[in-house]
Amino acid sequence: MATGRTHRPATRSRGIPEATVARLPLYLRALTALSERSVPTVSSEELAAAAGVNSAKLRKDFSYLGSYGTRGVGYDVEYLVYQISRELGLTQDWPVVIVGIGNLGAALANYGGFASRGFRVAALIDADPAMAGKPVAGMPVQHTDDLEKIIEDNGVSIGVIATPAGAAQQVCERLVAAGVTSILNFAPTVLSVPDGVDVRKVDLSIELQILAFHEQRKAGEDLAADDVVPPVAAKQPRKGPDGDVPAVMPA
Amino acid sequence: MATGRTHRPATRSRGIPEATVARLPLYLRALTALSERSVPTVSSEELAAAAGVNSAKLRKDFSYLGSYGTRGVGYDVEYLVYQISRELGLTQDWPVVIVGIGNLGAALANYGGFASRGFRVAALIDADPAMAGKPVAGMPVQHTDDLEKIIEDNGVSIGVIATPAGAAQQVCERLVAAGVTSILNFAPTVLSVPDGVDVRKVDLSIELQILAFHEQRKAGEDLAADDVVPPVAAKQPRKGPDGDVPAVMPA
DNA sequence: ATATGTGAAAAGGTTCACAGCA
DNA sequence: TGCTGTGAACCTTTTCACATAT
Repeated sequence: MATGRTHRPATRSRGIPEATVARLPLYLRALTALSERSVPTVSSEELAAAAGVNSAKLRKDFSYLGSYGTRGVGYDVEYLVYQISRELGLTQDWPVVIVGIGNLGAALANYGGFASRGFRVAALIDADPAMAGKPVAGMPVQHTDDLEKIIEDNGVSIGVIATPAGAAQQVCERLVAAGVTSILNFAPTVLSVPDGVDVRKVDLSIELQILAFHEQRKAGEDLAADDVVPPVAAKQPRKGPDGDVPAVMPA
Repeated sequence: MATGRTHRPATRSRGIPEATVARLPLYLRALTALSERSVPTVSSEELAAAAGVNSAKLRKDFSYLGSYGTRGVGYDVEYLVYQISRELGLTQDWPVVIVGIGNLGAALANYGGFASRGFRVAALIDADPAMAGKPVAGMPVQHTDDLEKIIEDNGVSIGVIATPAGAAQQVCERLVAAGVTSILNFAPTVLSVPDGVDVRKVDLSIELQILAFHEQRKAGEDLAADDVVPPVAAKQPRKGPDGDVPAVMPA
């Protein structure tokens, strides 16, 4: 298979830092809103506020794209929308398949933001024969048997996995074998893929757990904030459990 | 309202780096799988592979929690499960409300991973009166009018927003006013919240756009990989559009 | 006068490589 | 001997502050 030869660190692309790439969609959304309100120009300060970042970061981000602003004035909204869209590859059409049409898959299929910005749902695929032919979001669900044909016929390079965790790796492998090189994974599993395939994951329970961590800290702070405990003692006592321990001990 | 006084950089908590916190759920999932297979101990190498990270990173992450391993042996699975659970605050029960019971909200309500790990769906809330009383995931949907009462009665501190973008900010404000201090936002909007409230967002279209960026790069590479263009010339020409430009120009 | 664009400093995160302990 | 735990080196990202352009 003709995978691109040149191996590059994948965390960095054409000089645009990954952290910047991850924020471009945010800027684009804010700019699109301004564009719809026919706002002609915007300052880094205003746009940053709308995107929820600080202005220095935004300016630095834009500096990687080029000098698209005007000193003393700001940025031309329409022009920036175009430049960011082009940079993100949204001036072309990306056919996408969604595999796994359960509750979540159906929700994704119905999600409007999909179609609007360069993405087109080319097919909905499910392993359940009872689903085949049923319309979801105005589209007939197709059976997994035809996955390879669907990918090839539609030139799909982006796949969305919304199956149960147990099926995800197998679906992933079939997608990749059929030519998909970018995967958005909603299943709570680590997918392993060959080099050259990008995977991004969206994981509800991970997000909740991160929130719980901070939530717990807030609660603990209220109780222990002004205690006599000095910062250093606040560190977890090493090797010794500081409360009841469940069952097993290290050794 | 009694918000914790001490303002800390929020990006760092009790000495555990944010990047580490974000990976703990991953380790926990891998460990839980091992635990279910009754594997007693695991090396950093094995566990790292299961979690999809490298072993040095994993060891460094664990070093922030304490010295929970045994040199020459590895980590005790059950013990680590407990320690990480405790660190993440999963040894306690977190009641959660989901606001916006459309396709996505229903999918979230039905998501099993919710209940399993410390989280409990306390209520489903929707603004549509026609939804009120309807059972979703074995639970009656309640009306937005009762939002404040539901939050208070159940001691909810974590809210999930799955409404349309237009409603999200308003829902957010009501949640926060009622006492919620952590929000998981699925609506494609930037939420503004007071200090002390954590927001995490899950945004399908942002993830897709990031994938499209890399996908575009892959395609471009195949065409231009061995071109005469030196790396420096591959940078975007500044100030000058390098192709057709849509309509407007900066100035 | 005003707001961009960017070097330089600071902070945060990852990887290396090996000392230290079982 | 084998694997953890961790300083030190390295890389990425953020922030600062100001020169530069309109």
